[in-house]
Amino acid sequence: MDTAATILHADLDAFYASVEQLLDPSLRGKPIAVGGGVVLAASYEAKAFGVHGGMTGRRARELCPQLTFVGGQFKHYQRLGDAAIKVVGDFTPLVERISIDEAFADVAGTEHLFGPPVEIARAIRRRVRTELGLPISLGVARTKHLAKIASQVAKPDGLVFVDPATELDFLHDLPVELMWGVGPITRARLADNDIRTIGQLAATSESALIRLLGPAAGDKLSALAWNRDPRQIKTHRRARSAGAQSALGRKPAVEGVFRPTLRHLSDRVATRLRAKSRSGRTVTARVRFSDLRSVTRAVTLSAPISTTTILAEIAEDLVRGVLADHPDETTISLLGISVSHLDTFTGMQLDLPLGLADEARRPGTSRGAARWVADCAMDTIRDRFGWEAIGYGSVVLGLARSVPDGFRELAEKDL
DNA sequence: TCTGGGGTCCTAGGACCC
DNA sequence: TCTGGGGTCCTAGGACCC
Repeated sequence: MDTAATILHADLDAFYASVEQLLDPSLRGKPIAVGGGVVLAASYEAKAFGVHGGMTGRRARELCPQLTFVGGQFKHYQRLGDAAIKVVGDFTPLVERISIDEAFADVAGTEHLFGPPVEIARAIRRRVRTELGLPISLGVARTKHLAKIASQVAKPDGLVFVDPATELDFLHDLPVELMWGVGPITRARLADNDIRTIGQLAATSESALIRLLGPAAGDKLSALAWNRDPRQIKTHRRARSAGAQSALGRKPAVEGVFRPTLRHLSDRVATRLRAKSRSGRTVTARVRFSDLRSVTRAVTLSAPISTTTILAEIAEDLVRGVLADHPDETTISLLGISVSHLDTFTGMQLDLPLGLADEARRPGTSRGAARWVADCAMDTIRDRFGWEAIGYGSVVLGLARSVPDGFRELAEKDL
């Protein structure tokens, strides 16, 4: 077994909020929230009042009346997130980026160049602070799981090194919810059985955990509590699905609402797929009703697709099916489309048979190949003149979007 | 009474095949 | 003819993560 602590976990602190405070010095030291209807990120000053991400703006204002909401300069988020990850990459090629503001790295093998892992972590923190002006926390440990927990413990703006000789001492007094994979439901289920710390989890038999949480989760948590974390750094992982969704507020469940919305969502998803020469066989549509219950319908095709109009028509059929099964639901609050079973394709040859098969299956749709060519032409025009330069009829008029496209792009994973 | 958006993985049941 | 086991694929729903 590898006994050296060479794994780093780097996590920018309250990232969006920190960027806003960096760009506008008058916001520094103040409780601020990025977002509007929903808090996307809160500064540490706001967190002190109990404000956190995912909370409604209204609830946040109740907790902290002097809270300042800021709009979100998402282009700067992307730029500064990339720059921070690049600093990590200056110390090792083995970087696994988790999100815009978070990455793992393995510095085994680069120590002779840059010194021991803790020195590298200090250097990363110093450079991100001086070159970018942002606070970042680092965890250094022998495994990814330990490094991730260490960076959480280090926050805000800190560094924690977990000595391989005392890992279990470090781990076992911590609450279970610091573990990767323990959310509110699992935490509550464990608490019902008087399991609140990772040590108590480790003292619970694996078979008991499996009974409590199922084979996969029980097995995984047992392994993590006993500090057996097999995960390796993965520098590049291909996406397994691509999707888009849109909250609608409270809209009537009628064609006039869901058709243009699904066109827009299909446009976003299919354009992304084509840009990376990918396509998928399974289409899933999600409908959320006004009471926030949500229902999904999926269909798996015999050939993968990436054509905007075909995706839109399939999604429309699925949504019609959902609404037909729920005749009492008259309003919807969200629509979503996801494409999975992703494949890599090299041109339109693979898409063509589907167009034909689809025509056979669905009278009234036609010209699968022509649609594909039209999509490609549109992609080219958008590359040159911008997304808004062209679009499908009802889509190009634009919909009221609760979240700007810039924000959406930040969350998109590389396909 | 204005609850976001983009993902991953797991489970359970049914269909189908050997 | 009946029974059983194992494997794979698909769908729907959940839990979790950032």
